[in-house]
Amino acid sequence: MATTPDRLEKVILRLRERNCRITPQRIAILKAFLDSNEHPGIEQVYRQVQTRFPTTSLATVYKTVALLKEMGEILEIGFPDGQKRFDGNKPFPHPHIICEHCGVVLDPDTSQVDTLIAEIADNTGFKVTSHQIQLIGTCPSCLKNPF
Amino acid sequence: MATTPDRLEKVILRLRERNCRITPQRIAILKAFLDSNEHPGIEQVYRQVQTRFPTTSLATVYKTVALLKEMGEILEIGFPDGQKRFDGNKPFPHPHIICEHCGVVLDPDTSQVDTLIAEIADNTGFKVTSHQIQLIGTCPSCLKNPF
DNA sequence: CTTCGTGCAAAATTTTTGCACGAAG
DNA sequence: CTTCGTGCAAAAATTTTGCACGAAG
Repeated sequence: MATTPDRLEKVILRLRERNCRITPQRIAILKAFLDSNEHPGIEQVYRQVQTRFPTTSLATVYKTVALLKEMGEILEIGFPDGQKRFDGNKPFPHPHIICEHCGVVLDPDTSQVDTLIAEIADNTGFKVTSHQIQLIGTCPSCLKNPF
Repeated sequence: MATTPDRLEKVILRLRERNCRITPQRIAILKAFLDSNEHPGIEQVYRQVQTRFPTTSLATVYKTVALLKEMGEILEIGFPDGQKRFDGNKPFPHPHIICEHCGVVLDPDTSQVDTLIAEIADNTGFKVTSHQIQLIGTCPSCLKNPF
């Protein structure tokens, strides 16, 4: 599992506070996000949810994703190739590094993002509220086993 | 004009080297990219080109954009809200800062991108070949005149 | 019992493709 | 003259919407 069980409970609580109904579909979709470190896309979540609830419709996935995104419980990640994927485990801006060969996505640790933002804010006069940082390259494993 | 006239000539030369035909549509689409600092999207380029060549089709714009992208003469920028836009003036990875109120996009100067990449490469063992960095916030002008 | 969320189908977008004609070289 | 690129229309892919029924509370 990618998250503490806690996280699921907390989101359910927030749904309740909003007077949103707790349906099996919503739970399943939410779990699909929380249990995956693969930064899945809509289609991928849909297929995952369908294994347990075969009648779930794509429309419901879209609607639930919109809801969770609006609540800030999942973060949309625009991949450089145009794919739209989501991060349900760290739903706040953070850098990603993507292997262009095998597709793996990591959330690297770094102390430099704040420095970068501070410098750009300083140079432009912008107040920066959010960001999106994607690095593309080759992962260590693909470096060792070239295709 | 956003670029030196030079740039247009150079791209045309590269098209020729590839044995691609130099058509008025291609020139018009290319100019639309080179003459704009607004990081336009497909639809915006289409509308721009249509003012001079009303019969130009959207399919041609898509095809030409694919060609120029493949040649590395324009760079696709995935905006955080999912928009796909392009930069024809600096077709290499560089950071953008976007005002979420008025939509203005700047290419800020910074010396910190290399530092950030170096640290992440170091921490993950990836070889980094490209990147995409978008900062979102409020521009100085919108800070002064809140909506 | 009273909404709200779902599933379905239709619609609206967005992007891609096939093909015949006209243009570039 | 010989491709190649264009425009058109159709197709495919993606996302949104309207609505009636069933489920949550």
